[in-house]
Amino acid sequence: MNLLRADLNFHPMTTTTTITRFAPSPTGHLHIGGARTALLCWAFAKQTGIGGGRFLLRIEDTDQKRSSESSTKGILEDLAWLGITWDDGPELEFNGQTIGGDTRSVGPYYQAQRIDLYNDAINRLIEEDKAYPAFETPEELEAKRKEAIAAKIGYKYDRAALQISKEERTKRLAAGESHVVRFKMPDEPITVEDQLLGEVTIKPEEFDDFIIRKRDGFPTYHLAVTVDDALMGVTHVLRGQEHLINTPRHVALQTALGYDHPVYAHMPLIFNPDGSKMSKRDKDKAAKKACKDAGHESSPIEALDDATYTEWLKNKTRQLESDTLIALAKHLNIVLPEIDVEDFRRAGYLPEALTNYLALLGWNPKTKNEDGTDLERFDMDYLASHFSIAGMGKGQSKFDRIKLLSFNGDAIAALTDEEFASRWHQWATHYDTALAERFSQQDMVSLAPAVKTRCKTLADGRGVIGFAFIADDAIVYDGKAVHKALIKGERKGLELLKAFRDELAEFDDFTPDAIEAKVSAFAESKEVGMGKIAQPLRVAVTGAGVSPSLGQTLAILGKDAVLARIDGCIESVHADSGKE
RNA sequence: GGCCCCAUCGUCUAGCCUGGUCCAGGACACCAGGUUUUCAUCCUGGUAACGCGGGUUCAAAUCCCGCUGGGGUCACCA
Repeated sequence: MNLLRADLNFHPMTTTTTITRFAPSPTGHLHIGGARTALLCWAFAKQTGIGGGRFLLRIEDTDQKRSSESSTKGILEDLAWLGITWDDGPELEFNGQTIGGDTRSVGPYYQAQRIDLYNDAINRLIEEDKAYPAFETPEELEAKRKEAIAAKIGYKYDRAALQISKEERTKRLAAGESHVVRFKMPDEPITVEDQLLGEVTIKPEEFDDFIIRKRDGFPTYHLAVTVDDALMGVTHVLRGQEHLINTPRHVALQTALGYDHPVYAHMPLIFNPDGSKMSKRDKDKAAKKACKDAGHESSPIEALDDATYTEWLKNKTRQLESDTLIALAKHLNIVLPEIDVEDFRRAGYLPEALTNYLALLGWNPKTKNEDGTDLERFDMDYLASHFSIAGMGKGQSKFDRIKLLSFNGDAIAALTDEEFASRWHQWATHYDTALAERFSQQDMVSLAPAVKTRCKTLADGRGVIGFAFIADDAIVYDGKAVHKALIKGERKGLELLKAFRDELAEFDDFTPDAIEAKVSAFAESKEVGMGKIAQPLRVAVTGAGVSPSLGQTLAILGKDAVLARIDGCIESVHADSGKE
């Protein structure tokens, strides 16, 4: 009964299901901005009443030169990884689950496979005198455009093709002369009723007769998107504000073709903290700067030859391949700015933290927590049931990685040890094979308590337990820490360490709790504070005064390594004293 | 440059529609203190904003206008 009432409240007038769509062009990785658009489209569809609407995924591959199958695959996987699943669209097997499909029979979902549908629409427009062929070459148009710019007037297509007589046009078409098809843009203002920005009216002089079919026979974006949205039953279009100026074109096309108009909402864009666009070039720039700062005259990695390297360093616009940049970053031990979803995956972000942050960047639930603070942390279910356009901001925003890092650190800390180990190991299998080989998933369960609160990303995890990767005889001792813990105060620390080493040799229960208890008992027996023995031990086995809790640190290393390291440390202190 | 969109702490934002409860609330960051064998976590406290100028009004962060600033767009890319 309640369900029925709620449903009626949400849909007082209509029985139509809300259908939103995300329509990327497969010309590269999934950009973080695209992921945000997809997320909000998904959320909008899901929150619409009981049972939710549908979220559709369509691949806009009408640019034959730039589209690739591998890009499509990457985009699909990145979306699935984020938990943004589509109801209609290309099928994808992900973690044993099938996403997508064509249950409504409105596919195919690749525009390159829908050329006939576009041509039907284009031919109809031509027959109805709403579109016409034009024969100018791109070069001719470019020349006219330059003239217009030189004269400081806005360029508009001059409709020269409309001056051609019907006979001549028929003749040239019959002769197979290559041409484009242009849409006769109506000579009246067009108002877009944007759900976020309100009414936006654009005057007719801002538009010209834009091309709807290219010379290569493929439709342009404007035509394809209009036809597909109508045929696929899309009811709501949420997209970036860069499309606002395109919308009147689409509205005009919809009218000309007799389609319904979807509801529009254009959302603000996101930028880097310095206000620049988040572009993949940022990664190249960061790597270039790091190489220069490090003073590398020649290529520091094998995968890159010296000639290319020096040319790249000199040439500001020259960019390296993604894989090469990653290798460089690894070698230089720097983190490249994350731009694509794939970058965030590699950097060890959790999808739930990323989607939470992304949703909050531009949308606000406007809800208080019980303690009076604003609700900021929520999951995909919450988003799906509470998202609304009314909660969206109109202003552009800057992507703050520090805040994202905080979200991610909290998300990691909230994981159970088992869940953390599973995620961490899976991540390591992809992005840090040495780590995955050194520690099994089971090992990682016991590592979890030490690592979870000390890392903001899964990639950070390695740093926390870095001491375990060093050979027992290759530890670099931090002079200051050694002095403070072992030598200062008449070598009391060193003596305690020696005494404890002997006790430890007889001790076999190398679990964190047992070790803690052992150290504590030892401190008591010697009538000193915990720190008096803990710090010398810590320095001896890790080389530094900072590490996870002592029990965890020793347990990770194991008895043999701990004894070997203590011996090594004592020896090195003696050797140093000899020099003095 | 034309056209279009936008404007609250360093950053993301709440408040703005329906003026007074706002000497503007929260989060992240930052600073100080506490807990802890170190670090991290955690806890407590603090610094910090209505871009500017005009109106309207008893009263403006909230309404109107102008300016400034930021952004988008002007392809046979999408």
